Amino acid sequence: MLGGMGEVVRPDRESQWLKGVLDLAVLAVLAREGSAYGYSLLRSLADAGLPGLRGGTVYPLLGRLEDDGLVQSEWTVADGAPARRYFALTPAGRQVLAEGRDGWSSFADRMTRALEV
Amino acid sequence: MLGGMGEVVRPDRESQWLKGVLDLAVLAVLAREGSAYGYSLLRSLADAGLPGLRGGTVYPLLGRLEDDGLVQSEWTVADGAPARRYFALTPAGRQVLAEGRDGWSSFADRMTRALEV
DNA sequence: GGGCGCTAGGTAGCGGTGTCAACTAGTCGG
DNA sequence: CCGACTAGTTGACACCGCTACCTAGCGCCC
Repeated sequence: MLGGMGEVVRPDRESQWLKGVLDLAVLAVLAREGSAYGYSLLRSLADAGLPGLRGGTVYPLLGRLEDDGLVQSEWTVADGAPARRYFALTPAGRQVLAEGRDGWSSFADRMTRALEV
Repeated sequence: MLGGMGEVVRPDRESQWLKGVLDLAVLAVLAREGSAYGYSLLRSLADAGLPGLRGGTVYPLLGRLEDDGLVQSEWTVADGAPARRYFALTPAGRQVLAEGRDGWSSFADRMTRALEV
């Protein structure tokens, strides 16, 4: 029964690093592409350097962004294709993206310096 | 009760950003200073660009680092001063710091690019 | 027809960790 | 004696990425 011991899981660092930045990355993709739907965001984010994301991560996130008024969504139905929900930035979303980008580069710089020996 | 509404809290982004990097920052301080105790780390981290941290954040973290074998601790008692627990890096801690630093700068660069419009 | 795989969206529960708040206890100055 | 500072500790809480699972429509190939 594998004593279990003090075993602790500690997920990948990068999963932790994504917290609080992934939403900005999604806003940035929407800023570049104008609009996108959940499944296409998975590909765009992978292209942007964030591979391996799954629906279970992105769909709840899009819901939160909509709750916060940072994106708007619209269902589209077309023949020969599954229904898609397209998302687009709101003005508030654009502002949060701009502020978040500044905050991130500031934090990333401070952190990189803090890690130097 | 308490109307509650749809109110959602969304803490400061920087709190989220700290998750997953703060442990590396602590290891970096220990690498620079040789050894330190919890309360002094609060000052060192503030000097290093991470102000506003509290005991409730740092002490549990130090416990986890010790559980993971990345630091060692030793209690010291001296006349005229409260008991202090000094922490120092282990070889494993030094290695985790080195790997984490590389991983961080890679991630930070990728993320900064992903946020560009 | 029947099975497979892709697209597209969604939910439930888990786990790690920073935050806040509160607590103990020792030292020193007035 | 009383406050302020140092030093460490604990518990409840919120957030959010992760895994795992589910539905449904479409095209393809045997």
